[in-house]
Amino acid sequence: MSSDILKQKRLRVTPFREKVLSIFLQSKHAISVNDIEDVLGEHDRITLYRTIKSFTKKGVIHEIVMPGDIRKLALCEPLCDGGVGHQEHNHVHFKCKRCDEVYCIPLDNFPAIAIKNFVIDSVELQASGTCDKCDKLGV
Amino acid sequence: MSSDILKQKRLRVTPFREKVLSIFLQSKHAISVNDIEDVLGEHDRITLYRTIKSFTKKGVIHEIVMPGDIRKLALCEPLCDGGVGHQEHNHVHFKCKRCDEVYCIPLDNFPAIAIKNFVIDSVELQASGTCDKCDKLGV
DNA sequence: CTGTGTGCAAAGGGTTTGCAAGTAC
DNA sequence: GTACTTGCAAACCCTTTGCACACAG
Repeated sequence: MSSDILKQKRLRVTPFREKVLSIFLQSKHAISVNDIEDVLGEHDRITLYRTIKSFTKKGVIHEIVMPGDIRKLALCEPLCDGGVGHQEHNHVHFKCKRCDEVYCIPLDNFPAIAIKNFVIDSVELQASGTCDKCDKLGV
Repeated sequence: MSSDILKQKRLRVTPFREKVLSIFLQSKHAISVNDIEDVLGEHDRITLYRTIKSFTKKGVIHEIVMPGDIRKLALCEPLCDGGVGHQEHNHVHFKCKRCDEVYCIPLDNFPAIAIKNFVIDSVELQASGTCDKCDKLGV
């Protein structure tokens, strides 16, 4: 239930926020601002930007950036407490080169990295290749 | 020598390009468009954007994007042949949380990743933490 | 000489800010 | 009732496009 999530993250429950959150809940992959706008139909863009910012700050969603001007948004894990760079939840951001979709994929054996002279707090993995769907289609 | 690099990458050698390239050669870490502009002093921004685009296309430099509107540029390996997402050279992009600098760090034991139902072509690693300099300063 | 790079002016597009009215709690 | 959210207008800033001139090869 979208209103429960908002309450849990200490965000006021409004019709607009519930609508935006439900779009995230229904999506199997990361989505762009444009994707959201398409689903919303008639709406105020400024409010949408502010909603996204609130969601990001409170850890409802996280931002995914990839080379090639790719900027997507995806739900966080329920326990996430927000903040920039907080999406280091031991999951991989996978971008399919064929359909251009971005998926958040949990990874059990998250690799441990060590670099000389650098103290590492968190690691993020970005992969690209072909997703199941496109691979089967043989596009 | 910057003109040699340009020739090798099949780019025409012009004073502006040599100047921009020398800025990259002198930097120990990834730099932003703004960083370049500060060093350049009086210049035409449009030409700079086009120069960056040419450099990126020909594999002289690569783009690094990270959450939080971080967009930096850094030199490629000499053998790089360019293209979007071509920066997967088994190196890590490390961002220091204190000084906000981004470093490209080669990694010998680049972790191998496998995901069920996804064919992985390339993997990019982004890490954040504290760099040597900031750690020693104890900031 | 020919194709590429440069510099200026102008436009484009996504995102942010300010403020008044509306709404959640 | 109070603080937060919304919606509109306008501004902002980075980046791109078009075109004429200059220059590298």
